[in-house]
Amino acid sequence: MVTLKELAQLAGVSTMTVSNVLNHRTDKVSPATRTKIEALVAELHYVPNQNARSLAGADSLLIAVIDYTESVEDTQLVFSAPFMAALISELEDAVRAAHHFMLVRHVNSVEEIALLQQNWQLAGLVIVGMDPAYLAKVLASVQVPVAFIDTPITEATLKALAPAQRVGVFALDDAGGARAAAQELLAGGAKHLGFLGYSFTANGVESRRLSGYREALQASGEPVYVLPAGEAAFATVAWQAEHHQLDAVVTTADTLAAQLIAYLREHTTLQIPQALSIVGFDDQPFASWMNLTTVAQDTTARAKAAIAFLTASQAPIVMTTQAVTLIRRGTTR
Amino acid sequence: MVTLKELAQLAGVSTMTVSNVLNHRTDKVSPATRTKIEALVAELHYVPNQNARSLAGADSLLIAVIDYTESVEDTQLVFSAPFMAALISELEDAVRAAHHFMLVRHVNSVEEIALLQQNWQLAGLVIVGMDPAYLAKVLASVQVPVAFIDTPITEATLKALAPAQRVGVFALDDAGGARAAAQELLAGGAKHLGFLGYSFTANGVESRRLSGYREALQASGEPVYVLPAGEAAFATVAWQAEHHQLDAVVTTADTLAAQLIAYLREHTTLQIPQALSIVGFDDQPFASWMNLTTVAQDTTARAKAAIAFLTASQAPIVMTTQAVTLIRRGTTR
DNA sequence: CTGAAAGCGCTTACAG
DNA sequence: CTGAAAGCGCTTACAG
Repeated sequence: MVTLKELAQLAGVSTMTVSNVLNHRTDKVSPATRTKIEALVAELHYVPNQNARSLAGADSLLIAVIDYTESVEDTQLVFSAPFMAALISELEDAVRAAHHFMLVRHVNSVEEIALLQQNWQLAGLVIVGMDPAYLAKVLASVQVPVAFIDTPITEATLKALAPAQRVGVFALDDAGGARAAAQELLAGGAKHLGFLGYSFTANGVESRRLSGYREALQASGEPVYVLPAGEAAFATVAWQAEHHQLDAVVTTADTLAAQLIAYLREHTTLQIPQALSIVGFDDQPFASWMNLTTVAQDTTARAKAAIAFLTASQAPIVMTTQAVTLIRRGTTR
Repeated sequence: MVTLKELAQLAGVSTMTVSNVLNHRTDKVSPATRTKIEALVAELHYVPNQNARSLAGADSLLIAVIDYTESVEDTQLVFSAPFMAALISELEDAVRAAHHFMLVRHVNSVEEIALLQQNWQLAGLVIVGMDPAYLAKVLASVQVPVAFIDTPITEATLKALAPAQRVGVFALDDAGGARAAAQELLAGGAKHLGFLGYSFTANGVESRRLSGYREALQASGEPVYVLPAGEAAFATVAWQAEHHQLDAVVTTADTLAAQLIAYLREHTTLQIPQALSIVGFDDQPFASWMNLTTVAQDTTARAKAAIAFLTASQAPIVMTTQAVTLIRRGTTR
């Protein structure tokens, strides 16, 4: 393993000149010495030691992607949830394109985030799905730029909590997506709508989708049903659909819609969409395989925006709310 | 950010004593100074700088998980493929449990692997889905322990190529899985079987599954059909099924089976499993939602074994072939 | 059981 | 355009 020092000796220059070449500070090195060193780098397959770089105070190239879930049941396998998996993949792509490296970590306390940051002198953090309740604590304990994905935060809150910090909020038009889903169902003739989510924490992503759903129903004067998903939720849906009290359901995730479909297939003879229309959220690959009507989001764009904020942007604060698209398939009338 | 040096000054001891306490070298420190330092660590929230640790020569705590795919079409989003996503999630769990950290990287050349290793002085590598053709080159350019997942390698090959290297091979009983799938179809009365895979590289995972499929068919005297998946494969399957030349298909992945089902639903009136039985591979969550008969594997166990090899084991070589289980659902007779 | 010293491989003001 | 020197925060033989 050849070092920068050896490179300098072989080239007959100081280590700092080599460092300048490696870091593309072309204004500080003559073209001649530069080409000489570059040839040497290629010939000897010099690879910089990132640990030494970080320690010496250079900009870190490490970005940590953090999935923050506190509930015990969610502790395992957070990265295999289809949305999270798609996001990780897109983030990795963007991080690599930006010549950075990506650490992936599941975390269930703010302390662990602070620890990770200090352990590795991170260049930045991407925090996914964190409950906004932890925001103040996170901002207080983190000194590097943070990109939040799926944590709804207002600019006012941000400025009040941490006016000097670099924070990016990459949100989705959650309300708009659920609103479009409900409107589509109403337009298809649905009379009794229900809404299904995993858990509705204050101001969380699912609550925002619920509010969009409610907006659509109030506008049309329809009754509002909310069936929080859980042990008995699928059975409730089935019973109500069988008794003509429910003929359409908006869900907060394709996974939830898919599980409902599987439940109905196994336990009832209800036909989809004739007896019950179902809309998912996310447009995962399996949604198309299952012919599921759903709300699509552009994960690629969000991942790119988050990484660009951390690696290329100078803006102190970036607030983004991405649009969504309804995809009509076979589970709606 | 408090440093080890400051800790030493406050405790009135040398930095080396603090280092010994932090690294649990209890035999080298008196209980009294140890408790004093530990109290200080807790009080001041000392967090070690991993970059400095690695640079100074301590065991690195960084493990890189690498997805190696060369084909251009696979370049993007490799980590969102359901199997890969599940694996990443399980690996992260195991890495965290072992008090290590995980770097995730998509790579399409051996050079990039070597680079990554030198960049970060890795503790070890997990390489997923690499074509065995690159084995020699990888072993020659990597100096740390490597765990291969889904790269079939024999112990003889390993000893011939790199007798002194620590290498773990965590394979699956691919042939057995496809054999069980084919036998299940034959037992269900299928007369004309087909086999569907993405691409059959020499000695790759899919080729191994194909060989197991062939074993089952030869044993029963049935004809062997192989339909390499691609643009026209689904149409071929449909046409043959409609003309009673095919009544059952074994696939190399749930994703492939799901896409076939979607194709048939859209373009034909063929009933599954009456007109055509289909078996997947992997038992992803959506397989159960789609009621897909499939071959299940224990990803948790494989991930744990791979990380244990890299972080806890002393064995120079570990060879594992994990058993699989057929899961009967609604897409087979 | 404890310490002084050297060193890991880089970068960064500071001079010239 | 170039260099000598100090330092980042740790660990590791080597002494005692």
